Amino acid sequence: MPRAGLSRDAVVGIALDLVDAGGPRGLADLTLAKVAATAGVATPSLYKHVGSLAALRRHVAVVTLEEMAATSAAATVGRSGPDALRALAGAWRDYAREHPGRYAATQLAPDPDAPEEAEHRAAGARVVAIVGAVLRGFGLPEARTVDAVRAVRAGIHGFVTLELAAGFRLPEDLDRSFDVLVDMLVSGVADLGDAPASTAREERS
Amino acid sequence: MPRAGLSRDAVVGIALDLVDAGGPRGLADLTLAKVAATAGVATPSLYKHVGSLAALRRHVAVVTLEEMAATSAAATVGRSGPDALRALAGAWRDYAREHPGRYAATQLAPDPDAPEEAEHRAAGARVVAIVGAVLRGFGLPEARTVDAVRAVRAGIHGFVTLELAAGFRLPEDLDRSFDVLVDMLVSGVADLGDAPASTAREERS
DNA sequence: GCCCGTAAGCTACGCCCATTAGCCAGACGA
DNA sequence: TCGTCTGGCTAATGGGCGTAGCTTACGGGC
Repeated sequence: MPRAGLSRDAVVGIALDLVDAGGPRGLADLTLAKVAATAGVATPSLYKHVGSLAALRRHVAVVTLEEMAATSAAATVGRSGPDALRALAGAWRDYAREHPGRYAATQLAPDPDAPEEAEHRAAGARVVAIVGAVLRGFGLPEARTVDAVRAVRAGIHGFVTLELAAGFRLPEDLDRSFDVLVDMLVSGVADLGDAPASTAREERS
Repeated sequence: MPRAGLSRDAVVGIALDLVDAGGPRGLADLTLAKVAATAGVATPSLYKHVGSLAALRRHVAVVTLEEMAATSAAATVGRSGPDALRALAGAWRDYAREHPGRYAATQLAPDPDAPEEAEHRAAGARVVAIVGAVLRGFGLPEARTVDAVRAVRAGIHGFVTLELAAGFRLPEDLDRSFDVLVDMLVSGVADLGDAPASTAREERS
């Protein structure tokens, strides 16, 4: 009979903690039963605050995307060009390593059509916009910016994903490998501004 | 009372079909109940052929990794250097687009210690070895090969993952973006062989 | 051609989870 | 003070994995 004083934000907060505690599989292992247990409440009570497990996951995703946007912005403020891109890449990877579960939530793809996922899409777009802003500092032709954003996202995301999944089995220094990748992206993006050919090709003077 | 004539391979085959039919979420949505239904058998009967759902997923992963290794080898035979790397990247992406579910299975990370996953680890290592072989054609110092392999895997995997997850929302030409990324990787790897500095940095003559 | 062991099915069960329906009591505005 | 809204609850359904233990088809040896 006493009230638990829940709210949608409280429920999402508990879910975030569980996702964090669960490592990279935290989001997949997230369960309404666990949320209810840590909230000290029966499972069906959660439906008063959250539409479904899927909806809860989406809310978690929105929060994590907002965090990503915030840390990305913080890392790149006052920087530009290669400096900004390196800082962005580092911030991204740091976030993923500190919060593997949250990072996984970040990758939950919103349905492009579902109206109830508009907030989710917007949060994702905000992160992508930051990448775009950083890359604009390279002075690329507008038509090339999309390609550059995609390459950067793909490179960093791919590395982080493989790192979190323990996909790199050799003990070799991961930090150095990440630097190498980021260097590739930096000079690749820079080249994109210089090479006017229809498809950039490797050119060594 | 009539026998269904199942076998481990038959069960895995059905699972592969279901994974293929389920799109990128096919592996996650794979369920023993569905396998049993399409086999025309009661669910518990599957345990005569497969240890568990997780084990079935691993078997699926092994098959897909073997397919990846085979197509990678086929795509790169008779090529070397940038030519081989481009072919490898293309083959990888094609496989992911033709078989999104199987590609997802490819990314299932084996436990580094569990002895029953040795086959899984070996299959993964075979794919990585092909990447290594391709990159050795660039004449990199041995110490740098690991970094290059990681960068290439990260870049391609990241792109493909984002593409499958519909993570690229703009309608811009994905093929061109992929080419741009591959070009970055090709010239980045080539530069890695030329730059002897402790950490490669972007150099424009 | 019988006989028996193995192995491939089965049913029944236990447990966990999501979700729905419908009840009940506490909090708060009128 | 009364009534309503709301955030809890219990009960129940349906689906999934996995285990136990039974039964029966198949194939090899005599």
